[in-house]
Amino acid sequence: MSLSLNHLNSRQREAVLHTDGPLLILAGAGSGKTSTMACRIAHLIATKNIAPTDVLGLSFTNKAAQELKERVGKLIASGKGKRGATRGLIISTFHSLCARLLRSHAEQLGFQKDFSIVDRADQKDILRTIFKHLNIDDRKFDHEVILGEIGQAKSRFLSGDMAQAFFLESGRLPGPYQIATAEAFQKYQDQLKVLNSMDFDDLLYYGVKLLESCDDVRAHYNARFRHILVDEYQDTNPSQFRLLRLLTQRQQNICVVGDDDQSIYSWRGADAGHILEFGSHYPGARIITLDQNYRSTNLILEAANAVITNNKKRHPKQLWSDRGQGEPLNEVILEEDREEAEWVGEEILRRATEEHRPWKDFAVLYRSNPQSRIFEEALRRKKVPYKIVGGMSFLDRKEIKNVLCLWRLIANHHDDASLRRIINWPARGIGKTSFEALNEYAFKNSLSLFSALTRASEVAPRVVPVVDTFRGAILTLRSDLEKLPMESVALAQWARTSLEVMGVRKAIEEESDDPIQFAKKWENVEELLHSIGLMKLDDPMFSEEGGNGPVAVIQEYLNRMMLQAQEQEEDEKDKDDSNSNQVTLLTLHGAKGLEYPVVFLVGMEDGLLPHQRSIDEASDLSEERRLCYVGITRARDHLILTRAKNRIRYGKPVPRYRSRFLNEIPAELILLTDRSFPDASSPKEVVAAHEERVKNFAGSIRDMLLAGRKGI
DNA sequence: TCCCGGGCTAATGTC
DNA sequence: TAGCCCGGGA
Repeated sequence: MSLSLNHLNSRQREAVLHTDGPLLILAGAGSGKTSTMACRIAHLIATKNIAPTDVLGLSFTNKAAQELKERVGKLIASGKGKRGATRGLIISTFHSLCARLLRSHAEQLGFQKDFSIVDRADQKDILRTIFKHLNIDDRKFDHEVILGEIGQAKSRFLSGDMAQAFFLESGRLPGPYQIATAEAFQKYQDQLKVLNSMDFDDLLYYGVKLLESCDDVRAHYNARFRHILVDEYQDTNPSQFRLLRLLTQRQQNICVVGDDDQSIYSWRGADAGHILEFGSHYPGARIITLDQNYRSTNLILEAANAVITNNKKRHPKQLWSDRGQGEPLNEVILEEDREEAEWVGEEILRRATEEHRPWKDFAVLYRSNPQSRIFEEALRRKKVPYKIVGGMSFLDRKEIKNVLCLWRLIANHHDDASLRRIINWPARGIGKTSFEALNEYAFKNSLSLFSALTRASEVAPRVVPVVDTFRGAILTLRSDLEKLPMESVALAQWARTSLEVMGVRKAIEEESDDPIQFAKKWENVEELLHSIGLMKLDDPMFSEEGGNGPVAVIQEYLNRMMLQAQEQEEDEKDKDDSNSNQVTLLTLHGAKGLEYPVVFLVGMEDGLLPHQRSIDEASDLSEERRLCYVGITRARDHLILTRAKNRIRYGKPVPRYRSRFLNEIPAELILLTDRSFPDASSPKEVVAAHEERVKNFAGSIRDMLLAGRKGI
């Protein structure tokens, strides 16, 4: 059975059919990159009879990985008429892949296989402990900056003197930061090891280390992954590059797809050099350029092209489309941020009704996460179903985080970050003083907190009984878990019991102000319990050598939660479709690789896009511009750019100005509506509005005023 | 140890 | 505005 390639253009088809040897696809935004990749994978499996387990697809976000996997599933299902033909196909993020490799080989690196993955908040906890012991006043430092720096060093594979030199490099950071980071770095790494934990950068770092140091492991995966595809290659950092080199040692069937205009992760160490020098890294590589855009109308593309040409360092390319001119872009000015959200909500309702669009046609894109909040509120008020991608809002809730920490501690007793969160949740009378004493003792003796609990009699005799009870309960839950049969019901029941035993209900009651709030929080916890019951226990990865069945299931569950990867049930796709008929709210970074018929690009103001920090630091604005470009090119049919004249910050309105990137779009592409003067009868205001428009904009003033009066 | 209230600070992005 | 930390009092 072969797959139909009729819907592809000649270059795309070439990319699909070129299955042997290295291939670089330079794919402009919306050039059918995902369908080409999906088709390539489907072609390998359905036509060339490559086993799904031999193919590896890598991307940066869960959203993109999921999308690709879905597309492949659909192609194969339609071609072969049978479901499940993609079983064993791995399409994941770099981090998930590494977590998976490490889970089975952790011992080779001096970790236990039940290691925890720590998130940003946990990293900060650990850093705080270290600073305390180094007698560094940690309030003088932004932990975000220091952790960012440590992450950079790790993704560049630096350690020891090299890392020190990197931190102390002049100019990049203020002196005190350089010193603090240099001092903390090794201690931070050592501490993670004591805690049997890895941060996100470690997953890549140790993943590479594993493949470099263990010949048999490397040989195994080299033999297994006979075809590797990488999405958004322009965003790979040195660890990811190194990982790919290791995985393609034996064969060179690597296909990378990327676009230098969409490189938006240089702040976290991505190196566009990887895509530029692909030909020299993989001699004989074929290069195919895709520049026909299938997504957007030409007015949208013109706007995108106009913005991105302002970047100096790039491969010139003009996107074109045969989809016709389309409608002009809309720019809508609102008085305040709240009204911006309100208007967007109403506009979505209006278009959904008048244009008969499903909710999933709409996306609201913003530069930074906190912007999502008012849109969330506005949509909720209007009863428009929505989902927030990324934002971590669910996992960030205290009750959710703590419940996960409870399970993390059961899975890995040395996970201090987790223990710290739940030891006195609910209040057990283990206060600051006792805890600090234990903490001190643990750190001095290179012990985890959990190990230190057995020595409570030496440092905090008063709390010995409670500590013993706590420790006993955790140990009992662990051994109960180990004895569990491999059945979802048993696992779900165990999870529920664990909450009862640890008094989680009481803890949540204590911190709820009223029964309604409590009910909401408990509902979130129920959702966790539900999701744990959905784990597929027949997955071969749970029965592999280690054989600690139910424990492995919990670990994998925690893995997924920490890496934000949702389980995608293949057979539930249709059901899921109706489920996901929702308006999508997400950051520009999160939107990379996705498309929507109607896109609202909100907060188009200097200080938001481009972000204030990139303006202040006088760094070049090209990455912000690429971000804007990514945003514009997400839109298929309608692009609505909104901005507020004032934004409430810390309770006070702050005036805002039109984004400089909007000024780069030719005026004739934009239809302007000023909603900040609903009653434009006062001559003074009309003049003021008029003047602002003239200042911002060289286009036809009369047209704009008319548009402003009429509304859209 | 826990609770309360005042004061301080705050928000770039992802896994 | 809201969430967090700190200090004082019970």
